[in-house]
Amino acid sequence: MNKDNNVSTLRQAQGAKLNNNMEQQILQCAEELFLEKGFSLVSTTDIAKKAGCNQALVHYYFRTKENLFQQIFQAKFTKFLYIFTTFDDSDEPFTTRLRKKIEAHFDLLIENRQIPFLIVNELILNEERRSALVKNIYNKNLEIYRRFDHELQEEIQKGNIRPISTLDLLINIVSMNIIIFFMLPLLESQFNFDDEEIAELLQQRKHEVVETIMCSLRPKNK
Amino acid sequence: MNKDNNVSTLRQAQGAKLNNNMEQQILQCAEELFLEKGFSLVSTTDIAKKAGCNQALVHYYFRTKENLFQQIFQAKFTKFLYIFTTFDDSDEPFTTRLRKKIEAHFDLLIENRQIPFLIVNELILNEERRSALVKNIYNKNLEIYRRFDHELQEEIQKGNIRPISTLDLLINIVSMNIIIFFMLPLLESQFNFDDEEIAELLQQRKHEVVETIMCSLRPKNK
DNA sequence: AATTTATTTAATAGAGTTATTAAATTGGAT
DNA sequence: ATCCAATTTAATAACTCTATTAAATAAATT
Repeated sequence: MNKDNNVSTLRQAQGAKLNNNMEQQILQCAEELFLEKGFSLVSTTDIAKKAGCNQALVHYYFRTKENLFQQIFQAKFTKFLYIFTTFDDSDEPFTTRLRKKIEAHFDLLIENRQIPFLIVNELILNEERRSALVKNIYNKNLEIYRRFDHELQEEIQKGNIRPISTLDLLINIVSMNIIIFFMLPLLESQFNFDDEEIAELLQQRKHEVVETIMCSLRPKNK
Repeated sequence: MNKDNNVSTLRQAQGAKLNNNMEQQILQCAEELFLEKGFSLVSTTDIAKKAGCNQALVHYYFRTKENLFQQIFQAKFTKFLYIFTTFDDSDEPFTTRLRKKIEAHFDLLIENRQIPFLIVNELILNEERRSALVKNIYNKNLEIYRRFDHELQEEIQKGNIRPISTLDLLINIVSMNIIIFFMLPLLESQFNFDDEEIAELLQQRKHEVVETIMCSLRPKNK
């Protein structure tokens, strides 16, 4: 299996894509693998194999595996947070905008289903990565958090919404949005749901999360 | 560091516990490490070092690392599911019992904070482990699920509870209960919360989850 | 065409991994 | 005291992994 007669043909066959930029190819393959298995279960050999190049080339472009991973992780994490670091200041009512925010976050997860795994695996399990990112994010988005906080507490004062801390509400949204993506592998492999069924199920789930959150925010006095 | 003069003294010092059952010692150390880092980031050498014995001894007792892990995982997972596989048929009203169920599940997580990580890491990422367990559990607990389902839908019919699918409700509960445990490492290391603060925060969070679920179940017609 | 630069590979050092084996040690039972 | 079985260790085979290096090939520039 080592001494294949024509290696470059093999490479082209796998690399495919008419994309002769091997650096991009490696980055993309690495992304897929890291998202699927996490940092430590993917070797640079795996990445090279998938990209259709020699293992040394991965190190040539990115020097270390850690380097390569960082690039990918940073990008994904920024994406994940984007929705929480934006503020819709249109003049629609608060609850409408909140509903949209929840849906937008869920839609983002639909498009990037492996993000929750990546975050749990690498951000939460890895102290070093954590430290680096959290400070960064904390400072950048404090302002937006405060605006949201302010608005929410105002609505509560007006009696439009049941009293709840801003943090608890955000945690509730994230948790309920995220959880179904942890369950997807289970549903796919164990109950043999196909892509269409999954898509349908995700839409239902999105609706249910919005419903649950909205219902949970109704003020208590009937 | 290899040629320590008196190895057995060293071993006793570390093994401590007056527990001369090294097999138990290994199991316990392995559990702590696996829960903390997951299967692939723990080597049998790590386990041996922590238990204070030779690496070969780990294999002597458990033959393979996989074996050792399985034992631990099975036990933890059963524990995690226990609360979802029991049915309280006291004559208290449904909502009271539901509230208790949520709290009991949360309390179990408090006592086993690393379980959510273990499950995400090993059950969801590992196809083989998944298959083995899911069938087992599915068959065993179908009956209990049905009883819960029946009761819930009855309450909905009576108009005591907003319409919701049983599965969605269970997913909501699990997700909101679990999420804070994913966030704990962040809170501990990044915001320097101490044990007492964490304990307090967990109690608050438990209360908030119950509140959110209960509020979300109120029927819509005021 | 010749020369430089960028890309890619083969080979390998060096560290770490699991698992096995044979030998050493320990603590009873005889 | 001796023997025996259980426990524990040292040594090591047989991997896999990351990273580096020197050499080969392809592409671009002069």
